[in-house]
Amino acid sequence: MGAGEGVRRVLPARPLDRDGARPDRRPDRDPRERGDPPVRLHPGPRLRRRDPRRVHQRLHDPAPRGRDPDRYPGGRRAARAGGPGGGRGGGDRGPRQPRGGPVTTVRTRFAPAPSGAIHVGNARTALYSWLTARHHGGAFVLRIEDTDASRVSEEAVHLVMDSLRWLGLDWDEGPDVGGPHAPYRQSERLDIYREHASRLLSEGRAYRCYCTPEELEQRRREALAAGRTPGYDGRCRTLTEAERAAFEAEGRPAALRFAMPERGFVVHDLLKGEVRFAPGSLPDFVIMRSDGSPTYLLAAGVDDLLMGMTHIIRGEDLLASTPRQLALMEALGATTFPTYAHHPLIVGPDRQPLSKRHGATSVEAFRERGFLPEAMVNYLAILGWSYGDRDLFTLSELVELFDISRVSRNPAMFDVQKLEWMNAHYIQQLDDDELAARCLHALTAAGLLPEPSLVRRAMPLVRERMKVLTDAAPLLRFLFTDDVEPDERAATVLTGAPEGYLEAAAAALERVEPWTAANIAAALDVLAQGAGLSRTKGWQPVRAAVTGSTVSPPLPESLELLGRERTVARLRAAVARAR
RNA sequence: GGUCCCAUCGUCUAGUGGCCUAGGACACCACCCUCUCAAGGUGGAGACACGGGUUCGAAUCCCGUUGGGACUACCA
Repeated sequence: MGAGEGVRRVLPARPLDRDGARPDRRPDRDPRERGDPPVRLHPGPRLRRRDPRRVHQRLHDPAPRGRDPDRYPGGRRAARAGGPGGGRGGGDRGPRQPRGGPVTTVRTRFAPAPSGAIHVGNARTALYSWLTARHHGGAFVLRIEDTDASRVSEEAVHLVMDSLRWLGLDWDEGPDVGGPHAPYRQSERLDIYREHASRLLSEGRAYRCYCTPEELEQRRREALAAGRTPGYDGRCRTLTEAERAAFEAEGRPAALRFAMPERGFVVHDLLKGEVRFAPGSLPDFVIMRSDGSPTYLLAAGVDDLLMGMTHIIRGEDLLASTPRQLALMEALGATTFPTYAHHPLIVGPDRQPLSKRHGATSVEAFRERGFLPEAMVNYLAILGWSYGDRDLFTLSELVELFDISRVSRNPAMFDVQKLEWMNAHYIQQLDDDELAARCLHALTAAGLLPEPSLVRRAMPLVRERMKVLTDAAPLLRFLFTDDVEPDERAATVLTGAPEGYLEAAAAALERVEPWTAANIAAALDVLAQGAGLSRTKGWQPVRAAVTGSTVSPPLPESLELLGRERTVARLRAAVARAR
């Protein structure tokens, strides 16, 4: 495993040189063909279990690849056997810097582009970042990536913050709370990006590109049609003074393009291991649009650097852009780089990455459907991360146990059924007061006028019948409205009841004293027996008449809550309706 | 097309060369319990994509095939 020791180092340092330029399909793939020491191509399990606190490696340092015998005392089995405290993967003897550098506290960020409500995939990314920060006692920052003004809205920013807060993910620095690197909204940092961009320009690390989007698109299509690689060909990189002057005279708007170094890059990813990018596979990219606004690549790169992020946890759709950011940071003078972890995306039932097409996938939508934040967080954590055979974790347990390097490398399918099961589990954990409080909104949203004390008393009847909070509404509807017109099934039950049965029921219940579930049950039994009916057959007509449904919480308890008067009234109303 | 990532029950996963006759959870099926619906209990069915190699031994390491996915924007 010697050569693999460098996996956590994020340096784009190691040039792939001529090897990487080989035209064959797997440049640089077979270490045996080269003079180099063998390179671990697939991260061994141990490699993925590093203590993420050891960050910020220097760029071109050959790196001491020595072993760290103390890193994983006993390996994971031993760590696990040690219980919660021992589950941290071993490296708990404090942050260590390879060369005695300053101790770096972990800093992670969540950087959404607020183009709408945050969806569960992003929420999971936020959770992983947050957990990584909290696990290591570091800082979590919220940064708003709104450099594309056309796509963001103020409302969306608040929606994002609301969802995060609801999930219980707080941030130490952000647009609302400020912090040492404020502002945290990229639209308010435009000067910073401009400044860095012009520095890159003056240092020759970036150049003006006069190609118009139309021309670019045209060439792209041609390249594709001809079977060539469609990336930018770098033509404006080598413009002569005369050509440049001509374009300027023409009044062509110029974008700023970053000049990628002519070499390969290797991204050391906590989940993927060493990911190599050969020279030539990384075209020059735009960092400033012709309108003077920064692109994501510039803004994110500059901010991650300036804000001192140590760990960048994000979806693997961004993996391919990482070498660009590394190159950019390097050009900006960075000597230390963040550690990256690119996790797989969440997919929908069709195996396609989860998106709006899959219906309501926003955190807000799940909240509205009556999911508990406890369940949401637990499920999201489990979706792609595991800790032995356990799958129930509270947020604080997650903080204790979470390890980003143990996140799965497979895309996970979002399984609402499991989420529902988990939600039901957390509903069971709540006491009646708490459950009632949380149900109120769902009841109101269903058009009912819930009376809080009655809701509270009804909780024991419905809690184990609910998967989501909104399940309470149909179950408890009969308590909060007198409009209990029987549905189709209930109507069938009512017409099937013996002649005079409901009148008898009304009369019998009227005499129950005191009005308790036990007494009600006894009366109902007498009633059914008198008519020669089983409990099942005998109670259903009463249920249908009183609740308007064939499904309800336990009948006697339901009637107790409803009260004698309303119960009897509904039975008589049903009789009247039948005539 | 090019670059990159990925591959264990239907789903999420455990697995780190012998503890594997592959474990758990959700879902599913059957039975029990039962006033409806649930919940609960008991039991059951269900997977290492394929082909080579390395090894005494492979789910595990290597190569390939196949199949998914990402990126390839003056979007993030």
